[in-house]
Amino acid sequence: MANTKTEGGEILSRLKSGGYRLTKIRKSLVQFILNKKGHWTIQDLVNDAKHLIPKLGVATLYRTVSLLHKENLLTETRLGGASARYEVSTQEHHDHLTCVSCGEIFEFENDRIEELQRQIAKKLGFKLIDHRMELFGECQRKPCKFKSKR
Amino acid sequence: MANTKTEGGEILSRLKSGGYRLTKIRKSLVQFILNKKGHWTIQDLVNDAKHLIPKLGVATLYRTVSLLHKENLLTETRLGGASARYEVSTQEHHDHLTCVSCGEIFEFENDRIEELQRQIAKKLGFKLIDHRMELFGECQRKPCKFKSKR
DNA sequence: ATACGTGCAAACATTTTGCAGCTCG
DNA sequence: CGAGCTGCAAAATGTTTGCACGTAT
Repeated sequence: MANTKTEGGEILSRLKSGGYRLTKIRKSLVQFILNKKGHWTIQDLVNDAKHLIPKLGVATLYRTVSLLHKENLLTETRLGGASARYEVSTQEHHDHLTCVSCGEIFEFENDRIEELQRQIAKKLGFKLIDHRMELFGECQRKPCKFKSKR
Repeated sequence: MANTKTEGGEILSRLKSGGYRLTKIRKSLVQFILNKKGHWTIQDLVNDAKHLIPKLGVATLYRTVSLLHKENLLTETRLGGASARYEVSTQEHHDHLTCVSCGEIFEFENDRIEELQRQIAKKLGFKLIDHRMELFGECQRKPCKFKSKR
C-alpha cells in the first residue's frame, strides 16, 4: 500500500481553516503524530519526538494531542491508573484487547462476532450501525513491560 | 425485591477465607461499598464514607477498592474523564444495544459471542477477565422518542 | 501588530507508598 | 505475640496552567 505514510497536507489545510495556526512545530508534530502506529502514550511521544524537535516541551505535546483528539483525528483509550493511550483514528473497524497488568492494547477483528452482532440486532428489531467491543485480560508475556499492580 | 440490600455476610466470609483480615473498618467499608449504586469515583466515596467512619484515610479507600476490584466484586471504568469509576459487579453479565435515534438501551446476552471472545483472547495469549460490548443501531419504532445524539 | 503558540516551571489531581502504631486471629 | 491493617504525610504520576517571549498571519 502506497498510503502508509501520509503527508498530512489535507489535514493541515483542514486545521488551518479550522482557525489553527500552522507553526513549524505544529506542522511537523501533527505529521509525526499522525504517522505513528499502534497505541501510544504521551510519554512515548516525549521520547520519540525529542529527536524531531529537541527543545519540545511536554505542554505542547499535550496541547497538540488534545487538539487532534478534538478534531477526531485521534482516538483515546484509558485503563486503570495508567496514562491515556491514543491511536490514529481509522476508518477500518477493529476491536481492542487490553492487558489489565501492563496496559498494552492489542487489536483484533472477528467476522463471526460481527455476524452474530448483526443477527442479535436484527432479532431485536435493530438495524446495526456500529459497535464497540473491548476485552480485558492478562497477557502471558513476562515480564510485562510495565509494573504489575498485583 | 427483598434482595436490594445485601448484608455482605457471604462476601465477608469469602474475603476471610481469601486470607484477608476482617477489621471493623474493612467490614463496614466493604458492606457500604457493595451497597452503593451506579458508577462512583473514589472521591465520591471519600465524601460519603466520612459519615460512616470519621477518621477514614484515603489510602484505606484506595486499598479497599483495589482489593474488591481484584476480587472481581467491582468493575472499573475509565471513560476519558480524570478519575476511575467503579460499580458493583453483577453476576449476570449483559451487553448493551443502544438506539442512536431514540437513546433506548436494550440488554442482551449471547453465549456464542462470549465463547468466541474467549477463543480470541486465548489465541492472543491472554487470560480473559472481562469485556464490554456495546452495539449501536436504529430501532424500528417510529417515532423515536428522542433526537439523535450520536 | 496582535492574537495565537511555545517552553518552562509551578500548580493540580489522582493514586501509591513508607512508616509508626493499632488490631485481628 | 506477629502479621496484616490503618492513618498520615510524603512521593510518584499524569496532566493542566500562568506567564513571558516568539511567530504566523
